[in-house]
Amino acid sequence: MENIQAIKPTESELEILQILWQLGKATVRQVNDELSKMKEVGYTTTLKLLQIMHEKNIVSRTEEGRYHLYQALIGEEQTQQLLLGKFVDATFRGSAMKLVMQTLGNQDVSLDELEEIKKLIAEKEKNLGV
Amino acid sequence: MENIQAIKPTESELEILQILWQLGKATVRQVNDELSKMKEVGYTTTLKLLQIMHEKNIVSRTEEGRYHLYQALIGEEQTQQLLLGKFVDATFRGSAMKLVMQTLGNQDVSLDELEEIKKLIAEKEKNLGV
DNA sequence: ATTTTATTACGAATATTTTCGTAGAAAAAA
DNA sequence: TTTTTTCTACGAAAATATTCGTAATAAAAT
Repeated sequence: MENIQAIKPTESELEILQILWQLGKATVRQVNDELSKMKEVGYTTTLKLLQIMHEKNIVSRTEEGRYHLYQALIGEEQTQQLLLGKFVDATFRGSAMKLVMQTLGNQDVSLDELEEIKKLIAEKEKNLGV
Repeated sequence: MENIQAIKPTESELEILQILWQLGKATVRQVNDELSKMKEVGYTTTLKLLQIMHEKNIVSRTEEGRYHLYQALIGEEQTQQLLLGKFVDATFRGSAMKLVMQTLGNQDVSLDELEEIKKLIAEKEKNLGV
């Protein structure tokens, strides 16, 4: 049985998760360097956040000599799914459809991407038995 | 020129906005009654939030005899658009496509809705010149 | 060997958001 | 008229999230 994290990461935690999902295992220094590309942030701030996330069991920590290596314990898609559900509820009163329409209507989506979406829809329709 | 609210409403503020978007003008009492259907919340808590939102210019307030009537000053779609953009950035690293795929893949969407999406895609493709 | 640098731990200051208690005024009820 | 109820204003407590300073320690550099 897998350990589903039902708790919602905070914004700062999510930023760090994004980095960890890309780097895999990483030291505080590495995470902080990445974070610094986006915003001004002190080293100990990043350290503290990783420590908190470790306490919350959002990331694992292994000692590698002098360093600590942190790694995300919750999956990217799983987390996106969780946040997506909450976002749809809070912002679109639960209507996933409304969200998709708004996204397609206003955000940038390329032709290739539209093709992919069409494929996915065809797939869904087949399953729904059209 | 319209007054675009670039500030992001907090979660509680969004809950109240949802209610105001549905009710139009409403008293604190009405908002609080609606809110109470979803969660335990004290009257003065709702009042305070509306006052804060009024200060922030998120809602308007008109005195109607003894009561105050509050009304959303920012549009529902405009706000959804704003939050959607931030959400896509934070959760899907800016990929609106990824968000749409995940939504279609996992959330409940009916056949009729899929048809609507197909129409919207066809529309988009025409505009992109296919 | 000594100094400088880099690391973790941790408490605490700040900032933000949410909740509520109390007071005062006005209206409604008794 | 008096009491009770229903408002708003407002300060401040509580809860949550973010940031950072300082200390201790270990490694690296000189």
